[in-house]
Amino acid sequence: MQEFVRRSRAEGLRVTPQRLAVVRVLAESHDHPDPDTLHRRLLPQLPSISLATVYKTLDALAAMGLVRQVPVAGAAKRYDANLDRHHHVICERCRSVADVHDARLDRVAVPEGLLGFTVRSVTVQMLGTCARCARKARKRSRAVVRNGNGR
Amino acid sequence: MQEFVRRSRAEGLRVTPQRLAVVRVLAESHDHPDPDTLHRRLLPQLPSISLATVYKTLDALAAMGLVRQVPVAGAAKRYDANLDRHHHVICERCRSVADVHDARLDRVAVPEGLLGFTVRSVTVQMLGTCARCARKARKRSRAVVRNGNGR
DNA sequence: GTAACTGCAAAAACTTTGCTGAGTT
DNA sequence: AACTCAGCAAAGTTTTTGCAGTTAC
Repeated sequence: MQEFVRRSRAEGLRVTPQRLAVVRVLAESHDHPDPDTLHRRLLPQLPSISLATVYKTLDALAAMGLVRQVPVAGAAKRYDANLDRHHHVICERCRSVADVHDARLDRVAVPEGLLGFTVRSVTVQMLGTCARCARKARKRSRAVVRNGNGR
Repeated sequence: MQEFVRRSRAEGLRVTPQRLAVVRVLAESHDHPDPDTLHRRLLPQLPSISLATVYKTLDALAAMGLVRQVPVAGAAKRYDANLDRHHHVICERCRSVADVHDARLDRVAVPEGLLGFTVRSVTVQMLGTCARCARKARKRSRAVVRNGNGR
């Protein structure tokens, strides 16, 4: 946050109410939102902010390294303001993403022989099913037992 | 490949020349192409195949679990036909993705306490700069020394 | 023969761009 | 005062959908 102001000044970028709001709301969001989701969250407090501004701001923040794109299969633009080293669990059903902090995962060793590739960061990604989707799936299969597979 | 035919039969899906070609070309591609790239590679051998068919086929293959979406930040749809357990190095500059096979990475342990999340697979993702982009960057910085930062 | 599939074109979704007036520095 | 930025609308991309004819089963 102060970091954001500092870096902006350093790079000749301006600190506007819109950018401050994007930074704040993204920092408070722990679900790695996409630009549209973030925009919806911003509207209540800044009803005139446009989606284009959200896109541009996220680009600027990413260029400054204050925000990171999260690699989620099938979703191009999801952002994370948490720059601590961390890992992700991703639900394959609902595409939700949660952070995992784990010292053992942080110690994963980079293999040898990557043919000139320079590794800057290592993250572990766990794919599976979140509790909520598992619950839904169970409910559905019970329904099938009771009523027959209803298609 | 035979696997594809078997699974298709099992699920009542049809084996068409288009699908066979998609499966074959994707299996031969080691760069995790997006649908459009794949489509361009298919055209020489199947000039009438449409991009929509490529999209639909990739969906079907992913649903059967014969193909996987690769999580690359900033790129929504990239596919991998390699189902062996493996990991990825991703160049942040050119977005190229290469597979890494490494037994030590395969043994990464899933942490405790994921609150009901069921992990199905674990992959390690290394971000950095590939050899080619590093070479380009070096050349550019030499040029800057000689000519001044040319903007 | 029947149902699923292809290709096409149109629609929807997502992202970027150009411009003008406004606001930060 | 200078120059960047916000908002808007338009353009560009990417992905999905509906449909008529075709083809695998």
